[in-house]
Amino acid sequence: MTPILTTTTRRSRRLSSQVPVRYDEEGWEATDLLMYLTTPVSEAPSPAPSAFSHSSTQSDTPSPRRHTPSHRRTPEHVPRPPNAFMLFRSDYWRENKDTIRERDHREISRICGELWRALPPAEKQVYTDKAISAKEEHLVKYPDYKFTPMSRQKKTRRVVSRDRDIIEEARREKIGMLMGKGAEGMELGRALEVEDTCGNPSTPVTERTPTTTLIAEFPATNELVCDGEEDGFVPTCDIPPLDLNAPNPGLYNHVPEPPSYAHIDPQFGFKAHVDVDNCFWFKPTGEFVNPPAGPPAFITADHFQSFALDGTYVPISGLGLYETDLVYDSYNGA
DNA sequence: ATGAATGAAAC
DNA sequence: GTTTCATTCAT
Repeated sequence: MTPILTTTTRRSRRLSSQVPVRYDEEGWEATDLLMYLTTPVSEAPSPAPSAFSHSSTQSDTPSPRRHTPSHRRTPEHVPRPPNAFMLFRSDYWRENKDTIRERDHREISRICGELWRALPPAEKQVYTDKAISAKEEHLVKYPDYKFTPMSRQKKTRRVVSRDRDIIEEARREKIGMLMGKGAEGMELGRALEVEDTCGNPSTPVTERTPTTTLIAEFPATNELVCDGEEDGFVPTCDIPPLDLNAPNPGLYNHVPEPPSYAHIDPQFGFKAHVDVDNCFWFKPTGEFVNPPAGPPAFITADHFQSFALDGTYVPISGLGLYETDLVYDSYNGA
């Protein structure tokens, strides 16, 4: 495969044996650093750590989320709760980054691995407990969360793959949320009926030229694939009806009357039937925008693209909510 | 197998 | 501009 040749030309510097410290319970950075002065050096078998008093936390906690991997950069992506080691590693970095010379995080990871294995059980337990707490809080905060890893293939599949994956992931998350809410309505059920998409064996997805129109591509992957072996992927035909009367989760809980339905067109992509009288969209700034007056009409992929370029959101029932993801973040930017 | 964090280095 | 790396652990 890829002749990766050891990229290991870079190398380590040295270990600074040190120890742990802390982390914000949610797994987010806590800004507290005490010390642990790490002598940048060597082989000191750092004995016992322990000093992490709790302070973590709230120093104002600015925005917690940072450095989101691009392939998971979706508006409502929920990260996994950190495990004990991750908490340990984060603390280690937090406490030592200013004093150690090592900058290569692969090496940092190696060091942490060693330290971790050498860590006294009692200290380990501290992190284990923190991880448990983080997990519990995570559960409270995201009751419907389900870890749904993406296959590597999907992540690296060429062509607009990345974007599609983001979209797909967002979709899965969204659906997961909706399902968790016990969807009921039927509008979306109808909306999502994909006629033959699920019976349609192979759709030449890759045939499409990477026009970069994400939106146009979106349905091709999400709706037409329908392959059962996709971990976490919920075939469209299996998606239960959406409760349109229930408050929409996340950003759109204030969407009034969910408009009409969405329709997946194998050839042209996403089409949504929008009742302009009951629909509106708003910009990231929060500014509301009234839709152009007129009778209910189809909004096609092209339109969505326009919206996207315009940086506007288009709430349209269940799929519309999902569709908004397309407009979000990196999409409208570049 | 993936992704939780991290950011330099490699594509 | 995006992915890989290196680690442990939970899913």
